This record gives sequence, structure tokens and C-alpha cells, in this order.
Amino acid sequence: MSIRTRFAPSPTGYLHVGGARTALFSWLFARNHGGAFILRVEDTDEARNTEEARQAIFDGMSWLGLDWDEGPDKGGNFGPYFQSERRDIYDKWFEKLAAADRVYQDAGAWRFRFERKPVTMNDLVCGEVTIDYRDESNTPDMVVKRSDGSYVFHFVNVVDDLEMEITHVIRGEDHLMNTPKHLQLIEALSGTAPQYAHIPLILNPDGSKMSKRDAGAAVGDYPRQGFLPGAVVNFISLLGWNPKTDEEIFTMDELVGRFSLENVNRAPARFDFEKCKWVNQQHLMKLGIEDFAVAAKPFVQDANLPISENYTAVIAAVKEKVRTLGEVPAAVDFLMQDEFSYDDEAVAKARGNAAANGLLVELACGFDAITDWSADAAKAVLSEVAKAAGAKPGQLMFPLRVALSGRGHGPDLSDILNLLGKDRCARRVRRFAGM
RNA sequence: GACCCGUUCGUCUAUCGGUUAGGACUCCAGAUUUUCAUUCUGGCAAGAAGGGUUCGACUCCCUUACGGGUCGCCA
Repeated sequence: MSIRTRFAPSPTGYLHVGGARTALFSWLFARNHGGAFILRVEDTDEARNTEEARQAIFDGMSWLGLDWDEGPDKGGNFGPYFQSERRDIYDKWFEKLAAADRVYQDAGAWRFRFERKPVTMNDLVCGEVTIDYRDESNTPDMVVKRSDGSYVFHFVNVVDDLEMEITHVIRGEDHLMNTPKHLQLIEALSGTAPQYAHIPLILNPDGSKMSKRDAGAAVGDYPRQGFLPGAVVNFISLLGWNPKTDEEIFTMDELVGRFSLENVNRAPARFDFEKCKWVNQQHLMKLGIEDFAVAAKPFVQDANLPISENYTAVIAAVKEKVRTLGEVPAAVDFLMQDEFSYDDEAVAKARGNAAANGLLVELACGFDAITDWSADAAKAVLSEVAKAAGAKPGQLMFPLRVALSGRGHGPDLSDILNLLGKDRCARRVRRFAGM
């Protein structure tokens, strides 16, 4: 029997990291076992569903690389994959419940009559959990069909998992208490229950529940900030799951090969955006220069920086120095245009060396005299100027860096000298000396 | 409130009765780079508390505390 998992979002909001990770674990589990991953849209709440949300969820999954084998835009033998189009199927299954005398009307709605007994589930992550349904106050009969004739989540969710022959339901821990309800429903429907795996929730850094507006919550924000999908997948996979190795950086294929539900934790994890950026940096560093340049281009263009013919060389100078592609424009602006700001702290530090500052004009003149410009030639001049004044070349390095870039951090000084060229270097040193 | 699940460095985690409790992010220091960063090396930092069980407990059991989840004609 081949494995079938599903992700069943309801289109009432954007895709957040918690949902994305649930989808990821389901996807990884299916891929790891050579099974099928199904996408089913649970749009039974007409009042709250929106097309924007549906699109955002699909876009988010596509961006993350979580492709589905069956579902909207894809088809499959168990469609339709929108619950709003499965009305007839639900009516049919509801009849089974009614025929078995397991439902009764209450204020116009239909309630499912629970069997009053202890119900035990064997969760793949949480282990054996028993809920005592003899305690009616804690487990009142639930509504399965509303007074307006529509069906509620519990019913359609169970029916569809049965209909679509889902073998493993991987979902958030917030559904743990729903599982015995679903098990009762499945039993009443004479169905075969899938295996359940409830994964712990993702919390904010302060331990509160992660929700909208929290940093890193919306998957849709990641592409805009310059994260690589593989990096985001890598990072969230490590929240609540561990690969049993000290390695932390993995490609999608490596994650697929290593994933297993046994290694999923039971405790909720907090979201550390700093580490997420670090993981992204690691993935960025694995990119080739060309790929990195292509990936960074939209960000450079959005910042209205001019793309010159030495674009790739400029970008290469900051590769491995940025954590996200979104940081690229601010890192290369001074290499692409003459307008850039000076960092007060860096300037103050550069000015702190009075001797070196006095040599700046001399250095600019030395640059002028170079006929065949190169970083080495420029450094040779810098060395001469410094030595002539009885100073160490190293003392001039930092002021020169600040004069050329306006900041204390940046690419290797040689890269800066090469990329800017003679005229710009001389001009900027003079400008800085006169400031 | 009731019912569930959980609790190892600040954070993500390893350990599945015997370890100097390991790794990573962050932070700090040193080395290297004639410059900042990178890189490298080193360092700071943890078993919620109290009882058991055991020759021996972070690992097993109980209690308490704390955190999270669920108690809808939302999903």
C-alpha cells in the first residue's frame, strides 16, 4: 500500500510558517516513501474564504518547491479537490450516519452522537493518548451539519481523508484533541482510519503563539526579503525535527532522504529569525557567481541602482558577505554609483588617525600618476606614501576604505579599488580629504 | 475551570540508566588578512523544582511549577 499524505489549508489568510512546515513535513514524508502528496482546499467557510488567500497559499507552496501530485490545477482520481465542489459526496456519507442513527437534530443543526467510551489514538509523534468520552461535559456531541445545510470541518475532513485514501495525516498539534472525534466518526462510517502525526506548533521568540505581523510569519514575505526557498525549507525543517547529525545545511533532496517522523519532537519550537538568516547565508554561499548575480538582480533593480557591464564582478565582491539578497543593494550601491552615504561611526574612526588623514591628498595625487591602474598598483602607491611619511601602510588602509565606500565594512579593498577604477578612487579620496 | 501535550545552554537541538552533557545560531577573545568583514581557533552558557525507583538518573515513576493546545452551527 503506497503512502498518501495531504495538505488541507483553508483559504482564509496567507500561508504562514506553521502551515508551511506542516505542508513540508507531509510533502517530505510522501517523497521519502515514494508516495503521493495531495493538496485539498478546505473552503467550507464561505464567509471567510477569499481568492487572494487561495492564491497566496498556492504561490507560497510553489515558491517553497512543495509540488503536489493531485489537487487543483493538477487533477487526480479523487477530485474535485475543492471541498466546496464535493457536496454530493458529503450528502452520501451523511446518509450513512443517519441510517446508523448516529445523528440527531438540535436547533436545526445535526449533531453526531459520540459513543460514550474511552478513545485511544496512537499518534506517530505524541504516542498513545486516551480521551475519555464518558465525560460528556468535556466532549459534547458535535455538530456535523449546520442548520443551513452545510457541513462542518470535522465531517468533511474525515470524509475526504477516507475518500481520498489518505494513509497519513500530518497536521499541527492544535488538532490533537480533534482526533478522537474523527476516530469516532470514522468508526461510525465503517472507514479505515489513517495514521496520525501531530507536530508541535511554532512559537514566537518570546514563546507566544506565532501569528500575523510577527517577523517571519508570512511565507509571502520571504521572497521579497531575499531568502532562497531552499534555505527557508531547510530552516523550518529543523524546527521540531532533527536529522540526527551535526550537519545543518541541507538541500531539498537531502531532506527528503533523511526525513522521518520518528525524529520529530513533541515540544513546540521558537522561531529564531537570526538563525534563519544565517541558514540563508549558507545557501547563498553555495550558489555560483552567475546564479547569485541573477538572483540578486531584481533587488538591485528595485533599488534603482544602475546595472553596468561589470555587474557580475560587482556582485561577486559582496557574495558571502550578505545574509539575504535584500541586503545586496545597500552593500553594492557605492560600487555602482557615486551617490552613497557616509557612516558617521566609520568616518570618526577613520578621522581618528590624524597622520593618515594628512596623507590622503598625497595619496590621491599618487593615484593620478598611475598609468596602468590596478589594485596592486594602487596599494604600491599607498605603501610608498605611507612609508615616506614614516607611517605603516596598514594605517592608511582603513581611511582609504571609508573614503571609497563611506563605511567601515564591505568587500575586500582590492576588489573596491579594481571595480571603482582610477578616476573614481582619486576623486573620492579628495572628496573625503576635503570633507 | 476541565481535559490533553510538553519542559537540556538566551534560541534550535544531541543524549534514549554510567558522557568532562555534544553540535549550531547569538555574544566575547585570539590568530590570519599590511584594512573592515570573511575564515580559523578558543571561550561564555543548560538538564524547572521536590520526592521516589536504582549500585548509579537529564534519561523511568509521582507531585508541584511553568509553557503550549483544546473545549464553536471556525478550520
